[in-house]
Amino acid sequence: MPTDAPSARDRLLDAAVARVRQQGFGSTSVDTLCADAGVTKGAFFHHFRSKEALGVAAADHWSRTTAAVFSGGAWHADPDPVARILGYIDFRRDLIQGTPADFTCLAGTMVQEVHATSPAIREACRRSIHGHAETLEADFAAAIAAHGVIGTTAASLALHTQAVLQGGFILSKASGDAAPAIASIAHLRRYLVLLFGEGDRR
Amino acid sequence: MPTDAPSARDRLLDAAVARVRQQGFGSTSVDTLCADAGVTKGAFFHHFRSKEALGVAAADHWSRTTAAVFSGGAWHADPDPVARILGYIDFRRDLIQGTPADFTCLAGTMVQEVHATSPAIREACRRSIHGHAETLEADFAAAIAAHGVIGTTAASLALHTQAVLQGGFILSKASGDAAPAIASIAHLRRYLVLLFGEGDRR
DNA sequence: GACTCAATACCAACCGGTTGGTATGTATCA
DNA sequence: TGATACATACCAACCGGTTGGTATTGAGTC
Repeated sequence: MPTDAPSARDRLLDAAVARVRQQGFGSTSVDTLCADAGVTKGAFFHHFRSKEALGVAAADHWSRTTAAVFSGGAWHADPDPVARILGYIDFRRDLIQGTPADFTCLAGTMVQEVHATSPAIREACRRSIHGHAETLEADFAAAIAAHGVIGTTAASLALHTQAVLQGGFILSKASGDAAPAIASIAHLRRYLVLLFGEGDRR
Repeated sequence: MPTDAPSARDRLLDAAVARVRQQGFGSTSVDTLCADAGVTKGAFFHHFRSKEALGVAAADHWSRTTAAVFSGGAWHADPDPVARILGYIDFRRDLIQGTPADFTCLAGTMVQEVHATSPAIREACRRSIHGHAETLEADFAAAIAAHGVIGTTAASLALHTQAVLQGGFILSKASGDAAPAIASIAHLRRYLVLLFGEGDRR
């Protein structure tokens, strides 16, 4: 049996992801995290030098878990790069279910609070978001080349995709409803269809 | 001389806007706000029943000050609705200068943290964002009618505009640079040009 | 296979400082 | 005189972090 019960460190990381997504980093106390994970404060500071170090580790943990969610997607096999991009978009749309705390992004939430006060966490969040965006770049580059799109780059489009998702999450948090995020993804989809349809149409 | 020195209440509100934009709501203490505004804690709790009430008042204050920034814009006079929309977009782009704490949105920042824990602040932030979006609806409705756009609504486009802005702010906070927000606004602009150019092209 | 040793993982109790909030007093002004 | 606008002093709970200690593990040695 290789799969033991999760370690205290992993339980703390999972608790941090859940709590920060719900209440933010500043309003989440070390004591709360310890209670959630069923460990004492001594154990917390054994695994993490400080609350800030936990924040960095949580962002890295988030990067790994989200990468696992997207790496196996069926859309990757499509020979058409635009279809691959749209497949990714539709997958992201289908992921939006339940309450905002269930589908929003840890890195986007955390970086809002700490961007000016914790360079280490800010950088970990930047890595998480940019690292994910980079997995889309090859498909965007192929689509740009195939349809002769000018005036932008694959990197810029990949980042814009993340911006629309993050912005949709904020609107969903503001209304307490999944609908605004889904609606913004639909607009993003329409943009990409228009953009990559442009070359075909003339 | 009608313009007296700002009242303690207004100084607290201004301090709250500045601090929350920089560090978030949870990490901003009442003591810090009092020190910034040059008042004592007694004064704070004279004007606001609780920290949460200050959050609500700060969001409302933000709604009023931002409304004043946009209401006098020159683009409102353009007879073409698409030009009015693009004028607004370009104005938003030009507003993005300095550090992220200088150009990002109070409501978007605050609602990320409190959406699940403070219904009153969440609703005040929703009002701020939706209220601003509603000022764009008439122009979007006119543009949709003029160009025969189907498959969306003026309200949905106005909200998507805010989503792109909010998402761009997150990317800018993550990288500590204004560029990503500006780049996402450029993509939004291109989307709207494609969308409202569609009808003309056929 | 028993014995040592050092590292790892964890715990309960505690620390000084900060938190949001209150109770009470006072000066100003209609 | 009563309401408004503050200031001073204070509180219990909680904050991130430290302390000194123990239980468990695995590699090295004979």
